[in-house]
Amino acid sequence: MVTKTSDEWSGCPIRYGAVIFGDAWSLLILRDLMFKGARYYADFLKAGEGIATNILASRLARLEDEGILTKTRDPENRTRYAYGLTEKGKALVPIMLEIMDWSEAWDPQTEVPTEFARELRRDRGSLARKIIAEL
Amino acid sequence: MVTKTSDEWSGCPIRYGAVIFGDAWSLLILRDLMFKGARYYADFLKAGEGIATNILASRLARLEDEGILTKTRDPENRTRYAYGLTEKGKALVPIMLEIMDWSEAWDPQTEVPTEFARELRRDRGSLARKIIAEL
DNA sequence: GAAGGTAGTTGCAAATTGCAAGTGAAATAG
DNA sequence: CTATTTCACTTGCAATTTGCAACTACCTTC
Repeated sequence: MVTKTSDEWSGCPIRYGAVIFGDAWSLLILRDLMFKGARYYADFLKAGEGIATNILASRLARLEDEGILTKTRDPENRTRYAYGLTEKGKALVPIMLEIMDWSEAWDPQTEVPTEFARELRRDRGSLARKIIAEL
Repeated sequence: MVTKTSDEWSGCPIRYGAVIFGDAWSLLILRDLMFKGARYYADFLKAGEGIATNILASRLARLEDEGILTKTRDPENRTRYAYGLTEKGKALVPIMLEIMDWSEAWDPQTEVPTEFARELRRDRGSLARKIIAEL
C-alpha cells in the first residue's frame, strides 16, 4: 500500500483512515477504551479477544504515535500506565457508532442493548456527545 | 481473535465490523467501488495503491462471501466480471463518510473536495442517500 | 533489599503478504 | 476451425507479520 512517507501519498481520506484503524486489533482496542472502560495494559489483554502481548504493545505504540491515544503514569498506582483517548481519538466515536448500527442491521448474530440501539437510531449525534463526555 | 465460528463468539457489533472491514485493503476496495466507479478486476489492480493480484482475489472473495458485493458476468463484455455492492455493502456508505469527515478534520494532509466536504457537514444523511442512489 | 505487580521484550514456528510468472476460459481475428 | 488476445485469476517462493510462551525491567511496598 502507498505509505504516508511515500511520494505517491495523496490526501485520500479513506486511505488515511485505513492506515489508522483498517486493522482489526486497533478497532477492538478502541472499542474497549470507548465502551468498556479499559484503561490499563492488562485490561486489553484480558478483554477476551485473545490479543497477544507483543501485538498489543505494537498497536498501542502505533495509536500513540498517530496521536489517537495518550499514555500516562496512573496517579493512583504509579507502577502502571493509564491509556486514554486524545481529542482526535474521541472523534472516532461517531465512526464506531456507525459500525455498530450497520452490524446491528445486517448481522443476525449481533446484539446491541435495546436502549442503546434506540438512542442510536433516534439521535446519534447526542449519543456520541454523551459518550465522549464520559471518556 | 475470536472467530465467527467459535463458541466464544458473541454479538459484539464492533468485532463483526472488524472481521468485515477491519482490513486496509478491503477498505480501499470499497472506496473504489463507492467513490471511484471501479467495477472490474483490473480497475482495482490499477487503482494506484499497489494491491497484489492474489491479495485482491482473496479480498474480493471474502467480501462476496460476506454478502457485501456481488460478482456477475459483464453484459457488455462477456470475458469479464463486474463487481457491485449489495444492499448490505451500500449500507456501508455512511461509515465511509464518517471516516472521510474524521480524516478531513484531523489529518492536515487529507483533502476532500470543498463541495463534497460542505455537503458532508450540512446533511450527511442526504449525501449518503444520493451516493447510494447512484451506485 | 526481597517480593510482587505491571508493562512490556525476545525468540521462534506458523501464517500471511508481496512479487513475478504462469494458467485457463472466453471472445475475436484470420 | 485455429490462433491470438483479453481478462481473471492461481501458483511458487521469499520476506514480513503474527501468535505463542517464556523472560526481563521497572516501580512500589513491606
